Amino acid sequence: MTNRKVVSFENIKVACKNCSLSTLCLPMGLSSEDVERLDSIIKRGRPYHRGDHLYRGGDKFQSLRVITSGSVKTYSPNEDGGEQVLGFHLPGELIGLDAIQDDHHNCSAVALETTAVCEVPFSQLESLSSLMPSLQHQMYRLLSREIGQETEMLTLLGKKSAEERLATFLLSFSERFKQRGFSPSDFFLSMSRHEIGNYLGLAVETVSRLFTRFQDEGLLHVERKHVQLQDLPRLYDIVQGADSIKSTQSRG
Amino acid sequence: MTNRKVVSFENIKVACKNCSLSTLCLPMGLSSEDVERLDSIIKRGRPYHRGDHLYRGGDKFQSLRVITSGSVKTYSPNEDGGEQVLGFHLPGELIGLDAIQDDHHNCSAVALETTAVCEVPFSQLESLSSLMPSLQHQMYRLLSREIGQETEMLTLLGKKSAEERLATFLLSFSERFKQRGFSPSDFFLSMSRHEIGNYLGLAVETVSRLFTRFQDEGLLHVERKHVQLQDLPRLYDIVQGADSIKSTQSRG
DNA sequence: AGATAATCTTGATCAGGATCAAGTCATTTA
DNA sequence: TAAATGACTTGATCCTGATCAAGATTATCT
Repeated sequence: MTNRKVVSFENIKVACKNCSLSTLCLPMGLSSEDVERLDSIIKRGRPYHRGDHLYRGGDKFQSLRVITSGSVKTYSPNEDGGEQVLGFHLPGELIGLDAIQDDHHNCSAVALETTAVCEVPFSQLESLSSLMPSLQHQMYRLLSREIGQETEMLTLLGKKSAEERLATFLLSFSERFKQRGFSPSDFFLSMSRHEIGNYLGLAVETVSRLFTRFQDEGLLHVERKHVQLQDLPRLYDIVQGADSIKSTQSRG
Repeated sequence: MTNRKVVSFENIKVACKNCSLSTLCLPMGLSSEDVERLDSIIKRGRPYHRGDHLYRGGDKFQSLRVITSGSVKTYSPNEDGGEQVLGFHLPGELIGLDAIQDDHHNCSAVALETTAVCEVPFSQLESLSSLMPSLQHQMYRLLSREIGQETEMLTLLGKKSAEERLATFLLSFSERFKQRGFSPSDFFLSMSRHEIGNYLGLAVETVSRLFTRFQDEGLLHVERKHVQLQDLPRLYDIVQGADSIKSTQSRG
């Protein structure tokens, strides 16, 4: 070890270079010196508890946030008092990108369970990205990826049946858990049925009925928030708009 | 003529500094020197005709494009041969941002009428933005704004009634035409009813019926693609989820 | 111009999923 | 441990908007 850097901050537990999430997060593709420069602007606060807000719509935008553990729901309050759930975010994911445009948050973010985040002061990140082309490039990519993800969601909400929506939702978590080294077929969902429904543009009752139906059909086992996917291929078929459950196994 | 090379005047008639769209477009907020540097990398090709593709899903991503006249539809082909319309784009709007993430286009863009665009080679733009913090900032803002716009669309598709969707659609055009110095209440829509329906997650027939109903209710006059909005305040009421048409004027 | 093909409108019927209503199960609190 | 509260499930009914079908209008082509 040539570099013996003494760090004086008291609450730093994790540095980017040691963080298992670096391949999903901002440092992706950065050289190790660059990672250190990035690391130097990142703040790590104490964890949020279930229900705590990371920020609320209208707050001044200061920092992007990367979830490091736990999970977060983002939502925007709509006119009539209700809310639209915009996304569920897992470790390694960046939130707050939508706030860059006008320097304040347009939506709110709330912890769904005990959650830790890295805060990245945006003005510093911006300055740094001017000096580091690879960081700038990574920022462009991340912003663009966010657009692409929302585009997929538009297709989901515009065209897909309830069944396709829930299957897509479940497989999205399956893939994201897998990326993070967890089981792609056995996991806990940290959000309520109500929140799932809101996110997918469905009523709670529909979500509940679909879980039951998927279970009856042997696609999965579900008990409260614990989901075990038992037939990934058929779930993928459903996502692709293949025949509905009924016809898939008609007269076996 | 000092210049012996004969240049098609399509190619040279606009420079950023003279372009009326600069307040909507990339140069927004740039100093005049910076605008010139930006201008130097921008290519202006000959116009596209109705139905011509600017790019298709799968194409290698080279350039962002700014519409300078006409209009463009972006869409992504989905599994079953159909398409999902992602947006309609007017002069001053930037398309292709979703392609940055993995260097190729995920969706297609087609001219809805005779359309001119500026092409902005992305790798050059990226280099330039490293040298020009104000350009970098503008890029972040534009990307972020795109995310915010898609977020609004998610809310539209997730929660709104057919009536609210069409009213929102019409007012979006109203506002965008107004921004561009055109009438906010008298304009031509360049896309078909089918495309409107696809974009809004509605069947063609529903769109057609809504136009008829809106007209019957005195909200607008419509004849084919020519729309005249006659009661903007009530359209805004509808967007906000206020009472539907029927109850708004019950027992007038 | 006349023929043909799209596009759009209108009407009739259908169905997916919302809403309403009730009951069950889990978790928290006292 | 019981009561209270909130989350989830299940059933019955309703309604919005899809689909099917036909006709009208407009655009395209030779």
